[in-house]
Amino acid sequence: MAKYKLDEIDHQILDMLIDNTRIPFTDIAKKLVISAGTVHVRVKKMEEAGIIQGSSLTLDYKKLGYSFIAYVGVFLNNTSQTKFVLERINEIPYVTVAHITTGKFNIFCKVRAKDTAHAKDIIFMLDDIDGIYRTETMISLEESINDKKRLMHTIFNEL
Amino acid sequence: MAKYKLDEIDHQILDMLIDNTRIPFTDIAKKLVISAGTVHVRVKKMEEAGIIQGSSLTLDYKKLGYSFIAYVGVFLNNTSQTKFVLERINEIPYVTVAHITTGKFNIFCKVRAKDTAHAKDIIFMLDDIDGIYRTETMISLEESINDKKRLMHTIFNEL
DNA sequence: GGTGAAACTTCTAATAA
DNA sequence: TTATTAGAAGTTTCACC
Repeated sequence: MAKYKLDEIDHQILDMLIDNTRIPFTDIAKKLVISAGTVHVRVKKMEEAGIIQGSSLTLDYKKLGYSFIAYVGVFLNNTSQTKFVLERINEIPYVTVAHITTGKFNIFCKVRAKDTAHAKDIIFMLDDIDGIYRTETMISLEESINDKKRLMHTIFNEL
Repeated sequence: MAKYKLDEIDHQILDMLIDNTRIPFTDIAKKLVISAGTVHVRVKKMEEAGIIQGSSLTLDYKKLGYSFIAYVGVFLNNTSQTKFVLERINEIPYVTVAHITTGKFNIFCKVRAKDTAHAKDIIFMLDDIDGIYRTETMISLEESINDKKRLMHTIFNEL
């Protein structure tokens, strides 16, 4: 990957788009005192460079009937099975995140489910995967912080 | 909050917006064989109902210089300090997610940092918070799965 | 690189069905 | 609730800095 250096204007464009991806480029242009065409070109470049990977809605999972979150630590029989196990885990759409980790666990997952009964089913699915020796579940009682935008603003102000 | 029931069309609108929030409403309208005005009205309603909480860019953190991810489990001296400790944690922008959990830990955090040196600073900040007795860090070697869109598509197809 | 204007497309609100 | 419509607004391209 070619090194791509963002400048102050790029940062400010990202900073505005992060809060609202549908903000008109003309609004961004006005605030930064540049033309809408420039905003357009820069956004396209950042997309091509892979800095902007895409956009997504933030939805209220609770209102969609998915109010259960758990983190599941996975112990493997043998780390050589990591790739295979991750492929199996990837078949479960309720596992939204999985990391290979150091420390206590070999793999660490985030699970979203409708309720405890549904979560039980998902955890059993995980336990059933060949190569998984044991799992350990931490149930979220409350998601108190969830704010990647704050981090992005911090990153952009570091300049 | 008033109960808000999404129908098939709402689901399909969300399903398309999740993949690309800047897709023109006219494109959505064409695919669903409804008018763009209808799409507009429905999106606005879902925003007002709080189902759509906002939109955000998916950025490549590595390219922004933040390639380090860790999960940190927090042990409190006493659960009565939970609220106070979360307020302190919330002051650290590098902690992007925090949950109150059952199981091993009292609080569970996700940390994003530039590198191991930066992560050390952040973890020391956590350890320094009054009421935190001890922390346990799991370093991510690789984020193998990160796909909430897949879950959303699954939810919308459950209808 | 950036601009500004033109051509094109989309949005949005009001009205009508 | 949905469709139509028309003026307002946004996007994108391109010739020219």
